[in-house]
Formats: sequence, structure tokens, C-alpha cells
Amino acid sequence: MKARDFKNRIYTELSAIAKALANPHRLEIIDLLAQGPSSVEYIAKNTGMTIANASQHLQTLKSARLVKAERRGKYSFYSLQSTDVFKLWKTMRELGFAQNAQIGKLLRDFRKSRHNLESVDSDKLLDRIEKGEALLLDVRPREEYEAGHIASAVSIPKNELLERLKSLPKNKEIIAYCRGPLCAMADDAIKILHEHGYTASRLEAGFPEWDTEGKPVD
Amino acid sequence: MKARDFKNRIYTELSAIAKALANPHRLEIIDLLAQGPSSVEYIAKNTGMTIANASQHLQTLKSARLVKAERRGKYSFYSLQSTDVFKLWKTMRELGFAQNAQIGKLLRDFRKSRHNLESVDSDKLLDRIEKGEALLLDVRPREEYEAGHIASAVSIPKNELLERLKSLPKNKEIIAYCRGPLCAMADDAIKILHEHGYTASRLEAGFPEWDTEGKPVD
DNA sequence: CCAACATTCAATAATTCTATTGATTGTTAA
DNA sequence: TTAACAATCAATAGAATTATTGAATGTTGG
Repeated sequence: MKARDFKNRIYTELSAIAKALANPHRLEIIDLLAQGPSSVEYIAKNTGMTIANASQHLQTLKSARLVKAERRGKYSFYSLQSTDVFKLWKTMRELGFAQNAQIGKLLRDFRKSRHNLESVDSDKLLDRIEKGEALLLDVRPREEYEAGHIASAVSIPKNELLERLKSLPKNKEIIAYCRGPLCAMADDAIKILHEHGYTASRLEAGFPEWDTEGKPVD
Repeated sequence: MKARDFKNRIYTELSAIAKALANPHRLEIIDLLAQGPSSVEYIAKNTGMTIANASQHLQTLKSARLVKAERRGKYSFYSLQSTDVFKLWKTMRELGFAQNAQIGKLLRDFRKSRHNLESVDSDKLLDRIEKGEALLLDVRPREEYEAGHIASAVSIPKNELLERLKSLPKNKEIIAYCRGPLCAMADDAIKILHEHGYTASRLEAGFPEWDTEGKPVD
């Protein structure tokens, strides 16, 4: 094979990976699948897509080998092909945050509009939890908590928070987390907690970021 | 802003980065710009594109903030916006090699067809050069060598190799390197060296990989 | 100023991508 | 077996991407 032919083929193959990532819905799907395996219906509901459209995008991701599908009864469960896929997405996301002022501004403005500028440094967090100064609250849907969560975290899904408020202590700081930096569930939870007199702040990272950093999970 | 609107906007912005990478020519441009700043003409010549087409792709990369342009006289010199862009491309490339058997096979078959299966481990290389057992040969075009090269490397561009063979020692192993794992220039050089009785092998990494690993460069 | 040259711009046709729609294929539970 | 349901398939119109062509812009050196 000529060197030129080889280059054409290999750059074409590699650009197929970028093509699979080159769509906002598919990025959101990857962010969601980083929480754990999900059915097509669940993905569609959580991203605001129709079932058919979600299915189509999932197949695009599958043929680029970024996700895999497993049949369980009448459901297809999709999951990331490997954690390296999440790492690639995270690398790309961070390049966007660092390099594109518009993207950074979008994120900051959104946080600001929720009165939630400061987020907790994850390094010091473990200490504070052990000392009983802080409580870690997972506000994602139950399914995602059960698929994997940060060690010692308590699960109260965002839409159950109001009715289960009383189970939370007022003498500890409550650290809420959700799917990751682009997820608003923890922000919403904090707003509710503040309105009811709790001390609460947000963990910037979500479960997948925590997990890929090798920190303790259940 | 509603959470849904925020997500739509931020995933759309981030997918613009992937869109810019979602083309084989643009990936090849990034691989080339990782060697150092280049004019449009140089890029076009080295990737087999027309000037107008190269210019158009460069503008696509520029508006995604992956590359930047600087005017020098009548030339526009393009370069990567930051080394993080190279790191993103490298992450994507490695995911492709690891996850897609077809891509891995393409690379192996190409190397095999050039009788060049083994490549040198870059960790032990520095020692061997210091001991005088090996000589590092940069076979990229002069411009790229001058823009930056591995410390202690000697420059003989691939197409000058035949006429400058005599300047190379026969009692040392010659380690050739070029732009990186997708570049064939080092393979071509090794073929020539073998045909003339030299001991030669290839460094898998190119200059940009070496540099981003923090190893010594000039 | 003019000629030469590097690059960009503008227009276009061919191709590819995307969301929607409705039909079809599998699977489970009654 | 049938009804209900999850997912996929197939077709399609509208939008976006791409290579090519030739013209336009901007810079340098004489």
C-alpha cells in the first residue's frame, strides 16, 4: 500500500470516532451512559428525545464502537464500550471549558443564575465526611445510584427531596452531587435545601469523574 | 435559563469541537501542525490538498479554536491553539487503536509491508544514546526539524538520505523518527538504511509525542 | 505604481446528516 | 395465542458538509 493510501484510510477511520461525537445529543447520551447502563427508553426520557431518534443515535455510537448494547428481555441496555470513552469525552469537554471563553461563560452564568457559585474541592471532602462534618447526598434517579455511587453517599433523588427533607441533619454541611459538571440536578437540590435552612453546597464532579479518579465508590 | 436550554446550548457548543475533528483532512492537518507552525501552502503540499481546500479546512479549525493563525508577510502561519489540542487528538487516536481492531490491523499491516515490525522503546533510548550505542535520526523536512526536535537528534530529511548516507556511522544502531505513529517517513528511511547495510529501527513516537511527555528537546 | 504571489472568498453541485413519521420485529405476560 | 410494549427499520424532506472552480484581496519586491 502506498503511504498516501494508508494515511487516507487511517485518518478516515479515526475521523469516524470524531464524527460519532459530533452531535449534541450523542454527547449527552455519553454523559448519561457514564452513570451506568441504560435502556433506550430511559435515555430518551432523560435527554428529551423521541425513542426512535435516541435509538438511531445509539446505533451511530455503536457502529463507532463507543457504546455497546446488551439485550435483557425486551429491553436493550446500552453502556459505554469502556471507561476510556468517558475519558475521551472528559478531555474534550475540558478543552472546551479551558479554550473557549463562550463555553466557560455559559457554565458560569448558569451556575450564577442558581445562586451557586462556589463548589466544593473534592480533595478535602473525604476528611470532612469521616469527621462527621459533612454528608454526601446523591440526587440522581434511584437507578443511577444503584448502578454505582460515591462511597458513603446517601440517595435522595431530586424529585423526592422535598418530602424527605426531614431525614437530613441540620448540623452538618450537605454536599450534593449528580451526574457531573453539566448536570443541574445538584444545583436544584441545593436551592431547595437553602430555602429550608440547610447548609448545602455542590460537588463539581459527578459519579463518573469521581470513579475514574480512582476514589472510593460502592 | 431552563436546565434544558442550558444543556442544549452547552452540548451544542462542545459538539462543535468534535465537528471540527470529524474530517480526515483536518486530523491530518492537526498531526502536521503538531510539528510546528506552517504556512497554508506547506500544509497543502504535505497533505495532498489544494490550497483553497486546505485554507477552508484551516478556517474551520480556527473557528473551533483548535488552531490559530498569524500573518508573517504574505504568508499565514497556522499553529495549534495549545498543546492540549494535540493531547486531545492523541487521546482519540489511542482510543481508536485500542478499541477498533480494524484500525489496529491497518497500522500493523502497513508496518509489516515495510518489513518494520519492531519499534524501539523510548524509555531505554536516552541511555543508549548517551553510551554512544545509538544515533537518533530526524528524517522530517528541514523546516520541521528547525521548529523543534528531540535533543541530540541529527537531521537528514528523508529525500536527502541517499546522498548523505556516508555521514552516518555503521557501528551504531540508527534510530529514525518522524512526525509520529501515522507518519511513514521513518519507515521509508529505515528501508533505505537496511538496503545499505546499516543497523536501523524506528521510534514509534514522533517529535510531538516526545515533547508532550516532557522529554528533552531542542 | 505594477507584477508576482499567498491566501481567502463566493458560488455550486454532490454527498452526508438529522428528525420525524409510521410500519415492523421481537419479547413478555395474560 | 394475543395484547402490550420496547426497540428497530425504512423512507423522506430539510439542513449541513465538502471539493472544486474562478474571482477577489492583500502583501512584497522591483
